[in-house]
Amino acid sequence: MSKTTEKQPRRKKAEQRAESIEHILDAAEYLFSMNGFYGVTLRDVAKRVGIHTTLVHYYFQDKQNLFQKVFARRAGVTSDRRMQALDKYEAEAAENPTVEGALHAFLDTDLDLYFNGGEHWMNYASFGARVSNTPEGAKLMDEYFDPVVLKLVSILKRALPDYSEEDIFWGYHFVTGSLMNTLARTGRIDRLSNGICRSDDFPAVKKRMAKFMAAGFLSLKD
Amino acid sequence: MSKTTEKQPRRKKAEQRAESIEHILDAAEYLFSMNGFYGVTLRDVAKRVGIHTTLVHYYFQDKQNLFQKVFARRAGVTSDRRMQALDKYEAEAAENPTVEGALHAFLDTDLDLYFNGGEHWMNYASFGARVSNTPEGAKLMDEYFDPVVLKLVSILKRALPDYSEEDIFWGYHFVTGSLMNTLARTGRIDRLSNGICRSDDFPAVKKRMAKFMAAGFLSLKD
DNA sequence: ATTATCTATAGATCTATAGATAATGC
DNA sequence: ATTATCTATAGATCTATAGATAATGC
Repeated sequence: MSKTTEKQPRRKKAEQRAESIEHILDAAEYLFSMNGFYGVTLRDVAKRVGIHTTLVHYYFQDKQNLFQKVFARRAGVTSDRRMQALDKYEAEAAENPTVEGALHAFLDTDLDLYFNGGEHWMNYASFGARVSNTPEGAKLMDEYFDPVVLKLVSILKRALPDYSEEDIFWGYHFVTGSLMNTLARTGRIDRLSNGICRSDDFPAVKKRMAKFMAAGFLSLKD
Repeated sequence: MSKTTEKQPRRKKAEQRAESIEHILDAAEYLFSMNGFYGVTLRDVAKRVGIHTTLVHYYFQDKQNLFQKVFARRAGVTSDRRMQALDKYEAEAAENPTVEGALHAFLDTDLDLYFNGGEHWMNYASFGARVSNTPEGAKLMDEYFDPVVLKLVSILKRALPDYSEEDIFWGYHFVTGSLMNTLARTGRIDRLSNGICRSDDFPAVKKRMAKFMAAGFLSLKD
């Protein structure tokens, strides 16, 4: 019943739809990462895609929803990946989890995802870092990332059985600050170091971060 | 020649001017810290002060200039204070500066300034953290804070003579990320820790941060 | 006489919607 | 017949300026 020889079957509607949606999300992701929610207009987004502004409304209703969808598109992926890495580490470490091991699972997994994921994932990293730095955005972080963070915290507690919860949470606060500063890629460290370090050199960060932070945790012992 | 008995001399013009300017800066500082440059209108600022929008233009010409003035008002103070603290530490430490000593001078001085400086200084802390997280804002950081940061780096180099510059700059990158995450006070750590930690508890951060980061630096030795 | 403050308004966006047209789907 | 895309436009801002009024300064 199906023609096996369809001549240049153009784009099917479903494909077309999916493609437009992805393009809009990509453009919005990039622009929001640079200028924040209020610094981007729907015209900017449409212009970057090369479509009319009204199409953005057609697919995303309003600006707030578009922003939320940009956040949500990749949030699940990074959350799931890190959760799996933590589960795997926990299984391997059995009775003897270490702070550094847990941090490698948590941090390296994420840095790899962005660095190996290409330009879009790098844009998302900046977008997420920018979001996390705002009062409203921090609530989005709660919603999507609490489980994986609390998982990390639970392993850290086992690795540091005599530590107070307060010490562990403040340690996490330091870790996430450094991570967000990395993901933001503002270019400041490049200029400050006169080119010795580059904001987009996630492998250089990966090489140092878990070790650095693990030592920090261990130093908090009274 | 001067009347010594002026009855209720009202506000002199100079005072009035200075007061209006301060009020506008305070309002803008708070609003920008919450919503960023594009998320604040000059009407919002004027409304918060209780004056007409045009007065904001009268004193600050345009929005960009207002933003820049908000940044500049307190940037010099924090930069100078930290520079003095580093100079003092360097003199005391003489031939034997330590990473932890330098970080205490750099970090504790700043945290004290914000925490003891009252609401406005706390607002500035959030404002600055938010600025630092954006590509444009990071350039403002260069302009105002490069000298004090490079001073810190120079002491760290002396404390870690066999370290590469790359290691030291990445270490600084981690430190400043954690500091900015603290200054931002997004409330995330409060919710995550279920109230055990509070975003505005700078003393709790001060108690841990220099020690934590110093241990991190020391761990980077090959 | 000078400076601070307000009124009125121009001109440029911005978000969002209603409704028309063009392309695919059955 | 349904879905994707564009045209036209309403209504609400926003920044910025010109010019009037009110208050201090000499």
